[in-house]
Amino acid sequence: MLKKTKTGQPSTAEPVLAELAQDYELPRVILEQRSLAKLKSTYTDKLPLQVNANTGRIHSTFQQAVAATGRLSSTDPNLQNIPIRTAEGRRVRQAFVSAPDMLLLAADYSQVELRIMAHLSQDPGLLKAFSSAQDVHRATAADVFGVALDEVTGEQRRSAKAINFGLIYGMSAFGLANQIGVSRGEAGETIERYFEKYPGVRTYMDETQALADEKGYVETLFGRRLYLPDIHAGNGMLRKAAQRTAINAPMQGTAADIIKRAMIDIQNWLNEGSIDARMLLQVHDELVFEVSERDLPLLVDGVRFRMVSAAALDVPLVVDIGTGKNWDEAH
DNA sequence: GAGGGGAGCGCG
DNA sequence: AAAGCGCGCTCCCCTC
Repeated sequence: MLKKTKTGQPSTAEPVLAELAQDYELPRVILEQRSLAKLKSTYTDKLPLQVNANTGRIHSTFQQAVAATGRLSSTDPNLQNIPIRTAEGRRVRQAFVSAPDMLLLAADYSQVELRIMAHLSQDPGLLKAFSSAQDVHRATAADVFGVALDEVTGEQRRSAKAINFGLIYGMSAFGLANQIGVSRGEAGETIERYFEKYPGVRTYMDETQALADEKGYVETLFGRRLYLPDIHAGNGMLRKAAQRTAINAPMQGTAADIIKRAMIDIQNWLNEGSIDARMLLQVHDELVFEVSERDLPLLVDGVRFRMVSAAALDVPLVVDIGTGKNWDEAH
């Protein structure tokens, strides 16, 4: 079946061509050309032109009042979408390097939105999955498919991961089926088993919807609101989109609140002046620093402590830290 | 030549 | 008919 865009043209979007590429040469070549053209036009050609003549560095601008959920956004250039997922793309990331005798440090929150869902829903099974497992997707798979942690197959883990992410976004059985390549019926059954295992999550979703319906807004753990004017729309498509936003915004927004609190705490600490380090970037669940080799151990400990202490949830906050001479190495 | 919208795609 | 949240940038086409 030929996929169409909303204006009626046949879609040549990446997922459509990726499927066609399994059987045909041409879509494969088109996708390869597109991805390389994207890297060249957006990053390789442009970033060198943005280097400031005085500092020799690229200076992005962070917008604080743009994203509806309370995230920051980055422009001129956007440094929150530097490639990382492919080997070719990572070569762009490798071009971001520290000064001589300095290192880059990247500190990432691990699964922060899912941890927030566990806290907000207070579901006992999900809380336990986080307190007991290194790998929450594996733990979810063991629960949903009724097997031991070390018996989880790769496919079961992939399915569980798709569910965990899908829930955060308000995904339907149809969306999950597309994502993991099973029938809509099978996807529906998998979701059903999930909610049997984690009933508190379903209750939380239902209560969030009801609250959005009643008050016309949802809010983060810290009380910042997102109003949803379309929550009562007559147009079902608009209404359903608003309902998905109602599900997602408290989790994405709470994550944004938490990292902002951490950033303020860390900057106040750095301002004391005892550590040779600077906070350079924020990428939603990640902070990037430049630090002298001498002060690296101090920065690792201080950043991790302040990030995990930025909110007291009923699951631990976990931060992964990497370092290197370039931004790719630091991951 | 400027500005807007659609399509597509980079990231979390 | 659509079906998964939040962004910003490039290319292309169109209008003024």
